[in-house]
Parts: sequence; structure tokens; C-alpha cells
Amino acid sequence: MGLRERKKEKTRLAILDAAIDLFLEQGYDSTTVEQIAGAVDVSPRTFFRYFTSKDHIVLWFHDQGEEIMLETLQARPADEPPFTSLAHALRAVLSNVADSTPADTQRFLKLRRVLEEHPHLVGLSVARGTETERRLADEVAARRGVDPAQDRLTHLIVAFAMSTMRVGFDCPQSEPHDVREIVGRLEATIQLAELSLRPGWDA
Amino acid sequence: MGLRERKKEKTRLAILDAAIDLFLEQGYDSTTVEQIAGAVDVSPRTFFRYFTSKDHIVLWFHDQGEEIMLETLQARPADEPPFTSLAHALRAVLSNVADSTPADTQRFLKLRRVLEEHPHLVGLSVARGTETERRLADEVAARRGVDPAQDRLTHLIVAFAMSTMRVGFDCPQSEPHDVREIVGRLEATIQLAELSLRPGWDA
DNA sequence: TAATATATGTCAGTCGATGACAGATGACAA
DNA sequence: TTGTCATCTGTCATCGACTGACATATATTA
Repeated sequence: MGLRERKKEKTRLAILDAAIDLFLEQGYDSTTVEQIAGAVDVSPRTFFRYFTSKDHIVLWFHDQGEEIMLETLQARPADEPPFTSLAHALRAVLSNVADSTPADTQRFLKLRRVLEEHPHLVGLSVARGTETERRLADEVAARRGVDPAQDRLTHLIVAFAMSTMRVGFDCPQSEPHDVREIVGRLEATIQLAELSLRPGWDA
Repeated sequence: MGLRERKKEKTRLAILDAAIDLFLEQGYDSTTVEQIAGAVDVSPRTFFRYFTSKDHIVLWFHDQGEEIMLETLQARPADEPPFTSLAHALRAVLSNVADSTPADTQRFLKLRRVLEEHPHLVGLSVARGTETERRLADEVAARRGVDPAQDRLTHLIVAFAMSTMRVGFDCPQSEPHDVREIVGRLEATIQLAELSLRPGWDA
């Protein structure tokens, strides 16, 4: 990897960290792009070359996670029930964070706090995730041998899976201390969902 | 009702209609608030006195619908299974539209087309609905006699219900011609959801 | 080292959104 | 009817997110 790429990755992370810290210090809304850029000695214009929008900072892990979900889903055996596959995809997102560098998991935990304090940002992640949700539905439809434009159950399966994810993440309770605690909550939520669903419903 | 209020309601609807038509003609993003205001001979500043944001236009029915959901939910018998109550709340939203004036249902159908062409706006509705979803969860928690801050199942119930709503609304298929067709789709989706869930799961 | 490719800063400009103030208009009592 | 009051509206100024264009600086490669 050349110097150029290393430098880019460095500023990318610097911007990310500066932004997250500012969000936690003074709130998301009252933090301007100018401040973030200033904190890492970069022009505001450059900020937008690394992140397409201010929101993009908050949705960083979300974007990343959806990519992982897609890959995991495609790697699961084709004859596995779709919801089971999706559940594994959800787990994969968190495993990825847990297996990452300490700095990365720290970013994840901090971002989670930002999302907690500004619930409306959670919706934005859904907004951005629309496209990925469609791709997940396409994949599930292919596995079920149906037309994604016609089959309601396919969309319901994906929607339920995403709901499970959100509940596992957002469920208030006390502040989680590490990623493993969040892993535990997601696992519990997945089990709860599987307990709530009729066996074979997604076949 | 005084002249003043009538006038306000009139401009409110005028702005709404002008905006919707412009969105359908030239797309959501390329329509400016200035254009909308100009189309009804009103200053841009006044636009923001009727609608808090450009998004607000699109989410108009959504806001309205969530209010109805809450009221319906509260009116359902306390011993009814929560998901059943929520399903009735979903139906109530559409009944309200169907029982409204023809002009109103037209607006509804047009707005639905706007949402279809700009999927990211669907996410915005979730963003705006975060607060209402919390209130729904509070109500469900009260009925189940649990603490909303502790009980995962409560949040899962609400999340599943909202998913059902979204799938019923957004499921592609062919363009619906009237509200009754959408009512049918929602009903089918609700039945599908109830078929997918284990009996008594939400008790 | 020269030539090329890419990253960054500066500048100008658009658009959404908000506060402040002044003028216009409906509501209401005498 | 008239005058007062509350409310609505337009104008102006301003902020902040975001984008395109262009020039400059910094890697990369031959």
C-alpha cells in the first residue's frame, strides 16, 4: 500500500474521530462541518471528499455492516431457511466489530452513544439502508425461488430481520460497557425473535 | 370556524397540492421551496410557517397516521393481545384515508407515488416517527405490565407491527388504482404476518 | 529528474432553514 | 362603525450543508 493510500486512511480516521468526539461533547446538531474540518486541519471541502455528508459519519458502521450482511448472506448454504441465514448475517456484523482493533471498537461504542442521544439519526440509517434492504430482499427471493417484485413474504422476512437488529441495538437498558455485552443483547433478541416466529414460517 | 382559520386551511392545502404536483413533475430534489411558494403566491418564509421542512410535505400523511395509530391503540380493549391491537391500529390509518374526501385520497395516492420514486424518503418517515414509535412502545408496555426500558419483547412487537405496515405499503407489484386496493394489500400482509407468528407470542 | 496522476485548498454559489422586524389583515368589543 | 388587539405575512439578514470549477501541491511512475 503506497504512502498516498496510507495518508488517506489516516485522515479518514482522523476526521471520523474528531467528528465523533465533537458530537459527544456538544451534540450532533450544534457541531458544524467547519468545526470538524478545523479540528483536523483540513478544509471543509475536503471533509466532503471523505464523507458524502455529515450524516455519513454517523452511518459509517451501518454502511459497513450492511456490506457484511450481504456477503454473509450470500455465503450461507442455499437450503438454509432465509431468516436463519439473515440471523447469521446480523451476528456477522457484530463479530466483525468485536474482532476489529480496539480503536475501531471504541469508535463503534462512541457512535452508538451518539445514536442513542439523537434517535432521529437512527431513522436516517434506515433511509440510507433502503437500497441495501432491497438487495437483501433480492437475494432472499432468489433463494426462495420467487419474484421479489411479487412476493410479500420475502419482504416481510427481511423487514423482520432488520427489526430484530434494531431492537437488539437500541434496546435501552443500561449503558453497555463493551462489544461483547452488545453481542449478548443481539443474541438474546434473535432468540426472542425465533421464539416469536412460527417454525417453518420462512420456508 | 372563522375566516382566518378557513383561509389558513386553504393555503395549507394549496401549498401541499402545489408541492406534490411539482414533485411528481420534476422530482423531489430538483423542486425548490421557492418554486413551491411561488406556485401559490406565498413567500418562502410562509412555506416554513405551514410546514416545518420540505420533508414535512411528504411525511404529512405519515404524521397524521401515527396520531391515529396511537389513538386507536389506546381505544382497544386492554386484554387484547398487543399485536392484534396494533394490527387494528394499522387498519385504522387506512380506513381514515378511505373515509376521507376524494381530494384527500387523491393526495394520499399521489404522495405514495412520490415515495415510490424516492425510496430514501421512506427512511425519513422512520426518522420522524422515532418518537411515535417510542410512544407506541410505552403504551404496549403499560398493557403488558412491564417496564418499557427493560422489556425487549415490547419493542419487538412494535417493530414487527411497523414492519408489517411498511411491507404492506411499499410492496412493489403493480401500481394501485385506489385506496381499497391498498387496503387489500395491507390486510393480506397483516394476515401473512399473523400466519408467520407463533400464536400467543405477544402475550 | 521529468511527466503524470491524484489530493487539497480556495472561491463562488445554491438551497434549506431560522430569527427579527414591520406592515397587513381578520377578530372582537364598545 | 370604529378602534384596539391578536395573528398572519413579507422582507431582510444570516447560518450551515453541500457542490462545481479551477489552481496548486503532493505522490507515483517511467
